[in-house]
Amino acid sequence: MTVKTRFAPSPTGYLHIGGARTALFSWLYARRHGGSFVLRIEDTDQERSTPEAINAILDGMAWLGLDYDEGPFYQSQRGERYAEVIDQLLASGHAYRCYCSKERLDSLREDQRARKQKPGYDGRCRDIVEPPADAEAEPVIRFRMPTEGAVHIDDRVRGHVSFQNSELDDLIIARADGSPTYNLVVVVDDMDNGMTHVIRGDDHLNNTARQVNILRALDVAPPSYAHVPMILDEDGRKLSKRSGSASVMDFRDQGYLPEAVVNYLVRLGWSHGDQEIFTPEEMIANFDIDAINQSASSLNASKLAWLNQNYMKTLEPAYVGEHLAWHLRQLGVDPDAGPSLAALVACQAERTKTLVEMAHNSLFFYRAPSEYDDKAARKNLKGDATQALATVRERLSGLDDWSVEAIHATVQGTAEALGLKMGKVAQPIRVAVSGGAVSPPIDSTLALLGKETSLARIQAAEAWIAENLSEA
RNA sequence: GCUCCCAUCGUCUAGCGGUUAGGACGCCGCCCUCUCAAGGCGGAAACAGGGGUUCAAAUCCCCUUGGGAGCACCA
Repeated sequence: MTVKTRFAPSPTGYLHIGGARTALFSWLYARRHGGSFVLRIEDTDQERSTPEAINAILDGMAWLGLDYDEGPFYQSQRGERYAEVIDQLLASGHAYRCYCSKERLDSLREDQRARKQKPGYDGRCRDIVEPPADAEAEPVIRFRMPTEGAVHIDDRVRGHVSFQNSELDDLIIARADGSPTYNLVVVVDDMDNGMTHVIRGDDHLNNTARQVNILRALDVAPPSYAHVPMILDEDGRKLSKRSGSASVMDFRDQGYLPEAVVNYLVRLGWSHGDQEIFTPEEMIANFDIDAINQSASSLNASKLAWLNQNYMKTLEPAYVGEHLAWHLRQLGVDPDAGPSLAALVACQAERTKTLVEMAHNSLFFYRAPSEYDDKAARKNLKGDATQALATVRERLSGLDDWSVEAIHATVQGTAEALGLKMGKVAQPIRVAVSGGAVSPPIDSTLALLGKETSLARIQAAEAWIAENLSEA
């Protein structure tokens, strides 16, 4: 049997990070077994399903690089099929019309809670033949849940889980307006699409028994289920949109590479021995549902950051440069008006954790510092730096070969000639060209900056020193 | 309240009856060094508690505690 998995998000306006991991697991499992991965949009709730909300899901998937073999399918377009199944269930006696009003249902639940019982439908319309005389509204349709026996599920990550049917009430499968509800729709779609493996969040574990019973009524064998645990935030709490990292796009905005996010996600709840870094091929080759953890896991930003830096260092610099360009534009910088992005990435990657940080720390390559960092200037742009700056500038200006090696030799030669330590020459230059005390190695920095710009900024620093001395 | 699920360093995890309880992130120290990093080396850090089963339990069973999910004409 060919493996078929699906990811079935409801369009909430963004791709949730937990959903993204579920999608990744499903995708990996399908890829691993040469199967098919399906994307299905659960948009039966008309009000929430806007085109924007749907696009947010699609964009998130694309950003992560999760492609699908079939779909996207939209449940909103399958109304006829659902109606057909509902009729079938009605005809076979597995479903019935319920005329109870919402008011009655609400007070029923209230009473049950007051009596410390589990709220649920009491089955009043379960066996009636004719609509009650006092029926006010259009009826809903309920599934006739078995009252005896149990449902046993062999969950691929939870193991054996069972539910007594007596715990299950008769759920509504069609609203008064005839539209189908979630539990019915999921069952029909998974059945029609021929899903072999349903990998989903464990918030659905409780629904599974109901769905299996519906499948039984339809005389269809249930798929293999795998309920993966939730992802919690750094404090071990439920992820909320307000935490700023519930959406995968939040991670993009925070400067993470999709490769890092994917690698981070795959190791959250899944492991393969001690391996931390996985290429996509390695993930596919080694992914296994049986190695998924049973307990919830918390997001940890510093580990993600470490992975991100790892990918910034090891991925093709030109590729990372494309992502950096996006962030530079966010800062109002034209990425084409500076050094080669690949070269920039090559020397910034090992000193920044995120693309946002990289972009910020690279701003001086695009515009001269508007002012010097106070502390850095006080320490390095003092009177005694004038000679060092003037000397290197003069020597650098004579350089025909503006290469890292030549610049390095020149700066070092200047230090030696002046009897100074390397730092006494390099640091003033660094502050002069970058405005602060931190930058890539001074030779690389100047090489990236270009000869003209470098010399001009050094000269400007000399002038600044002279001005500050005269004022003092 | 009822039903279901979960529990190893701060975090992600390895472990699937016998280990000095391993790795990774982070943290601390040392080395390297023109800054910041990166890198190398070293270190601190965990089996929630209590009962069983067994020659032997982090591993199996039960209870407690603590988390989480579900109980909609939402998905």
